Amino acid sequence: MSTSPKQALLKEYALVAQALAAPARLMLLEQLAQSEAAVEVLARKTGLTVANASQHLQQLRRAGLVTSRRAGKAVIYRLQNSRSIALLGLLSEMAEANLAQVTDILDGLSGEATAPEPITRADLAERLAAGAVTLLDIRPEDEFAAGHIPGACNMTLADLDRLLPTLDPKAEVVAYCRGPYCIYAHQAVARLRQNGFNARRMQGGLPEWREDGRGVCTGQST
Amino acid sequence: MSTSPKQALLKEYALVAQALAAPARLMLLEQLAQSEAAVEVLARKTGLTVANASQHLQQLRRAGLVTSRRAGKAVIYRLQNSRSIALLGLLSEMAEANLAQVTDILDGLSGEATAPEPITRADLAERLAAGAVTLLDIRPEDEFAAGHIPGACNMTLADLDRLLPTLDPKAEVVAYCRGPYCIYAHQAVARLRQNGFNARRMQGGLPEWREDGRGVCTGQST
DNA sequence: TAATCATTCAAGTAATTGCTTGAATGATAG
DNA sequence: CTATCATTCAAGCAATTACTTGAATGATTA
Repeated sequence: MSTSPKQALLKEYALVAQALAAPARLMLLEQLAQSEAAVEVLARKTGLTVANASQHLQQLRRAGLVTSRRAGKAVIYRLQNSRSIALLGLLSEMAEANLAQVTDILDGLSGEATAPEPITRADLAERLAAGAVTLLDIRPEDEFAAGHIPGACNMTLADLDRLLPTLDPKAEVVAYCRGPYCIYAHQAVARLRQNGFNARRMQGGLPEWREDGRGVCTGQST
Repeated sequence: MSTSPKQALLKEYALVAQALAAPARLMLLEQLAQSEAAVEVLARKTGLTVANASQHLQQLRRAGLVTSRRAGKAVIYRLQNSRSIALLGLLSEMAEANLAQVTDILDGLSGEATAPEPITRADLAERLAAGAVTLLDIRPEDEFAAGHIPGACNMTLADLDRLLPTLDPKAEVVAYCRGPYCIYAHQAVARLRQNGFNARRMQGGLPEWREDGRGVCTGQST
């Protein structure tokens, strides 16, 4: 054999890591974790050109992280398997635990000396069942419609600024968004806390909640 | 700010993935999962030149995956935190689940149509407690000495070929090695099965066993 | 203090990667 | 069949990466 099996294996494993090694592809994966989508949609959401997004998506497919199927004239990409979500999560955990730069950025977002601890999904589920929290889904409408936590209220950051005066200042508020790579919930919590609210972020985002096997509902906000 | 916090974060996460995206660095991490070591040792074990290994190790350090300290004239590198082991494991799981190439290589190693299922570490622990298995540690002597599963017998592939005739052919044999990137246990199991033994691989390797919180002992083989 | 050893640095190269642009392909609708 | 739309392909460029070589640094030992 021309190369040893060990080296061939390592090359394959490196290919998977390689696929995760570009910000553009991480954005695409984050988006795909919300729901499957066509190339053009993914390109628009991530701010990439269509040709560029297509090439990145093909690279993700070569690495086995996503699959695609044709639907009419569109090609729909989706995550190959849900372990990708765990992989993305672990990657961000490592970065947050080990890279000072990352904690700096996250603390900067919170607008406080140290960001408040996020609430675990298990805790949130309990408090939701008890009717004790107001839950905000800080994502675009279409992602909310594709799946959200039951009882969540869809609100973009712009909406939040508008609606802040109408919120009950005594309510306990929890916000979530796309997942560990998304900063919407961080930003929402920062605004809320600056306005005196008791607000926290949920750990992870909708994909992680779904992965836990917890209920998800679809459809527009009322 | 010149770049948005979101982009800055993604760049950091990509940096971690980037660190995993080269076969040479995966080898170094695999080695470091066995035990901390000096640059020269790591270079020798992985077949890299010292200068090259040093550069790869620095890249791993920049990504927060390893740390280093000076000990006399040597610099000792070690894994920054044990989550790296989970990350490496997840990477190989993804590759094995999604890349046909990988399953081909692994099946090729087994010498059978499909590789036999590995035994879980929990199952192994039970059978060990019952004294029902012969456990082989297929790694170099120094790695065995740095830590091994209690009751394991250290044996390189060369040793195995030599000692095959002396093994009890009715014994149930389990082999393990460095972890998911290491093929020694695969190869050992293939030889054993070709010789009529009832042999299986342990899932993962010593680092995973240690991560489970199971006992490990150090010292030379007797 | 000088010699030695392990590691790191610096410069050069060959190869790879990410992105852009414009053309080609594949599927549908008129 | 032709026009249209979404996606992919191909070529080209700038930037980055992996590896090599040889010199520089830092810590020990004679």
